[in-house]
Amino acid sequence: MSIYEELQARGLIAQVTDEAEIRELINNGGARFYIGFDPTADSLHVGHFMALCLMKRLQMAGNRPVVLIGGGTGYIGDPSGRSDMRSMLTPEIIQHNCDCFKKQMERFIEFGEDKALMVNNADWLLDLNYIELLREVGAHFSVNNMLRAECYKQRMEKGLSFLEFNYMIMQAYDFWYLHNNYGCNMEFGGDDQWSNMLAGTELIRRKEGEDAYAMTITLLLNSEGKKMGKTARGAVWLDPGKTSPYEFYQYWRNVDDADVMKCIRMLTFIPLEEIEEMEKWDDSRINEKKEILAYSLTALVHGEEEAAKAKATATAIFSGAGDDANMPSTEIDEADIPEDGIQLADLMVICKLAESKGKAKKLIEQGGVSLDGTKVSDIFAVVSKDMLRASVKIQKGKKVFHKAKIR
RNA sequence: GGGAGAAUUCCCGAGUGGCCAAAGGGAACAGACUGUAAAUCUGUCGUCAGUGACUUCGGUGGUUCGAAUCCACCUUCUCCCA
Repeated sequence: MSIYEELQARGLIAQVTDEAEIRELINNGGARFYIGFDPTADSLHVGHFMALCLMKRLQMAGNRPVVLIGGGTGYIGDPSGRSDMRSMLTPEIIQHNCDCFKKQMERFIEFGEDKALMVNNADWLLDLNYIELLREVGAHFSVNNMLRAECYKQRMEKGLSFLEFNYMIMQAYDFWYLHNNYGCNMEFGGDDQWSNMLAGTELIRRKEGEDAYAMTITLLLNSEGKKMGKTARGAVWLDPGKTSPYEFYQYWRNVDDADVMKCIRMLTFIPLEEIEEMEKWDDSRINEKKEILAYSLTALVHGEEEAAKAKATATAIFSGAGDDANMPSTEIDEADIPEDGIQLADLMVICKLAESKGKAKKLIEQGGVSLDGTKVSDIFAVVSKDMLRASVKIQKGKKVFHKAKIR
C-alpha cells in the first residue's frame, strides 16, 4: 500500500488542494514538504506529535521534510480558530521555546543532508521591510477574501487585531520563501491551518505562476468533538519533565472506549493489517486495546524502556501487586517536616495532589484519600517523620497514586 | 475623530447600595455503580489556623456607616457614524 492510501486509511487526511497531484507526488517521494510549528510553549504537545508522525511517515516514503520553526511568526500569533488573542511573547521566551522544540524534534526525526531540514522563519521574517512587503506580497491579497476565510470567523465577532490578521500573510510568505529557496512544493498542517495554507499556494501561483500543494491532517477529536490531548491541568506534553511518561501512558490508557481505535489508527505506527485484526476483537478486550495504544505511544515518545516502566507501574498500581518503583513521587527535605510530623493535607499540597490545603481536607472529608492503602477519615491526620523516611503511598480517588518520602 | 455599550470567581453567564464568596449552566474533582471506559445519581468547587476570619467582581482614586453595584479618570473590547 502506498503512502497516500495509508494516510487515507488511517483517517489522517482532512483536506487536499489537488488529490491526484498530491497522491502522485508523495507516493513517488517527490514531495519537499514543510510543516510549521509556532513556539507558543516550551514543549511540544500531542497536536504537534501528530504532525511529527506525519512527517516521519512521509519521510519513510522517500519524501523530504522541512521543519519550520516559527521564530518569526511567533511574534504575531495565529488567530485561527481561537476566540481570544494570544498573549504576546517576548523575544527571549520565543527563543527559549524554539530551542526546546528543536531538542525534542531531534529525538524524533532524522535531520541532516538529504534528510530532514530545520529552518526558522525568524531568519527571513524579522528583516522584512514593511513598504516592500506590502508591494511585493500585500498586493496579491484580497482583503475581501481574507475576511471570508473560515479561520477568522470566530474572531470577526470577538475582535481581531491587525497584528493577528497579518498572520495569514506571514504564513503564506513562508511558503513562498521556502518554495523559492528550498524547493518546497507542499505544505502540511492541522486542519485549522487550511485557510493560511491556501493563502500560500495562491501567493506562489500569483507570483511564480507555479503550482504548490497543501494538505491538512484531521484534528484529533474525541467522541464529544473536543480536541484530544488536553487534561484539566492543560496539554499533554511530550517533555517528560512536564508530563511524566507514566502520566502520558495513563492519559492514553484512559481514553474513552469510543476513541480507542481512532487513536490507534491515527497515532500509532501499528500496521494497518494488525489494526484491522484488532477491529474484530471482542468487546471484552477493550482494555487490551487501550494498553496497546498507551504502550506504543509512550514508546514512540519516550522510548521502549520508559514505556515498559510506565506499563509495569500501572499494572502494579491497579492490580495491586508487582513493582511500583516508578510511581510518581515527591521527595521532601527532612528540614521541611516538623518534628512531630506533617498533616496529610499539607503533604498533599506539596505533592501537588491538591491545589490548597482546604481542597485536600475536602477530599479527605469526602473519602477520596487513602494512605498506604487505608482510607483516611480524619482531616487532621498526621504523617510522621518515620513513615516518611520509609515512604508513604497516597491515593487520591481511584486513579491517582503518589509516593512521598524524605530525601 | 464623534456617539452608544461591555469588562464578574477555570469558561459561559446572572447580579445594579447592605440578605453577595456572589444565582444558573458547563468544565473539573470526589463518592456510589463499573472495566483504570461511558452514562446516571450524590457531594464539593476563593484562601486560611473550618460554625469564624481574610482576599476577590478590568485598573486607580472617590462618595457612603456600608460598593461587584454610585462618581471620576485610565485600560481593553464591541456596535453605530466618519
